[in-house]
Amino acid sequence: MAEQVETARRAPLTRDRVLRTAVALADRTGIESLSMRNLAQELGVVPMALYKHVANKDELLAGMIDIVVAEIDPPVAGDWKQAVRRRVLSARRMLLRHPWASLAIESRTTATPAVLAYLDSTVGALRSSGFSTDLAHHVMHALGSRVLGFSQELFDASRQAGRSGATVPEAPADLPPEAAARFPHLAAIATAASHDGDSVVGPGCDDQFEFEFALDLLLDGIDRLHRNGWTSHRPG
Amino acid sequence: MAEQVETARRAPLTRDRVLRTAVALADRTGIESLSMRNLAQELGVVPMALYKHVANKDELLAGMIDIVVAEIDPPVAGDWKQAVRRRVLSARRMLLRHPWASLAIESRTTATPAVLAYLDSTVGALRSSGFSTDLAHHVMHALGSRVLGFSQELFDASRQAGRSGATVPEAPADLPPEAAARFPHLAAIATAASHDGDSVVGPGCDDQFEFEFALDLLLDGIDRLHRNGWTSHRPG
DNA sequence: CAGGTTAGGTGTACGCCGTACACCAGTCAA
DNA sequence: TTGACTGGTGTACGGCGTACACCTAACCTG
Repeated sequence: MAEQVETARRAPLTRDRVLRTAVALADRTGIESLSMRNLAQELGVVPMALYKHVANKDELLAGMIDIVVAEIDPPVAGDWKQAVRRRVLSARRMLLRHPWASLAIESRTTATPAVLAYLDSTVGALRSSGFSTDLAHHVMHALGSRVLGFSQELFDASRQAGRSGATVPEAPADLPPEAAARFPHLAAIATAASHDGDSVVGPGCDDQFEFEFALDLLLDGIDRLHRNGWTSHRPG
Repeated sequence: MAEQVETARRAPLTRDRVLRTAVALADRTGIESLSMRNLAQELGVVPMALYKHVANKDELLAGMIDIVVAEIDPPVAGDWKQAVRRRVLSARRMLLRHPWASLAIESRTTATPAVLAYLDSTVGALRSSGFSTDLAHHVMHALGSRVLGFSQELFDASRQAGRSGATVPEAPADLPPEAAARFPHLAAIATAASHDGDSVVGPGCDDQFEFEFALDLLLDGIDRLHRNGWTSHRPG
């Protein structure tokens, strides 16, 4: 009867509940410590029970990706530049909420349906602004990882792969002293205060600023190509 | 005595031999099937023998990364743009030789010394062309993954994570039919021949072209900023 | 040459992992 | 009533990384 109580108490297992619990668990404890056994325990169930709802761990991961990619805001109507910009920034916010997602998406061998849908509607925004399929094609490549909001923060503490959610956003992210000596240019760049003339870049590295800087650099370049009626002209 | 022969036949184990064999094995069979046991067998040795030369698997991976990153051509003197361009393209060639490397580098929580050295000398090339540390900082972020030669080929057959070396470069990389119906924009973009006016983009997707397109887009934008004496001006 | 130290390869074992397979308790249609 | 179907269980297997104790051969020192 104790078993009956337990069984009655817990919500019934569904594919959706499995996936959402997996996302929450990965958010909390990192992707590398997400195991089928772990997830089963979180759900108060025996590991093999999960296999009645997902085929295997790879499909679990695909399902998790679909869930978080679906969190990205739908495209807005109007100016393609604004639309793409908002979209990419929304994707970025999603990735900050789910730090494991970028690596999970990157390491997949095949894109999931939700990822394809996201890419497709982004292309749609370009096309409806008069981009040729040709240019749109190249633009998607050019946006590259950024199209999904990655920022590839190379020496950023917050990138500690899949560490638990709360990161200290103002951490100066300095190099260790001996590395600073060996890599002076990096050290200069990583150093908090910029001593360059009238620069007003504050201490530390503002990820958001970096991200938008890079994004606008790309968008401006793309806009210029678009306005000039750019078309590809390969030697071959 | 048979053992003696065996022992005599095989070269002595060294850290370098372990790392290089690991790189070769990963090149051949993919990173996901590279295990300590596997590698040990390849070296004709018992798994635990490896631990006399590397502390653990993570350090093994770090060592492998250092080896392949060291294959990137050193920076050339002169024009920063040429220097960065050559460097990044050299990095890309390295990554094509070692398909597992991009993911391995990305998934690391801390950069390896060789990666830091690579980044540092790239920054050096910018600084010696008169870039402010401020602008150089942002440029490194903007180059983002591209600074290491990634191209993030989202629906490219060759990205089959860590599959064995020989990829068919001319594979059209089409979407499966039912996906093409659901994602028309993607389908249009992925479709071999571009029907856009005077576009001469041939069949399929030329990765190299895409990569250089994106790279030049960034470089041109950066050059414009540099020539205009750009400096950051954040609201905060 | 004797004896001790040490570097490097070995063997065993532990605790994780994903998951195949047989089982079993309900539920529900015929 | 019965028989199939759905979904949770229990056991077990082979693989993984690696801790730990061991052995052996080379080498230094007296």
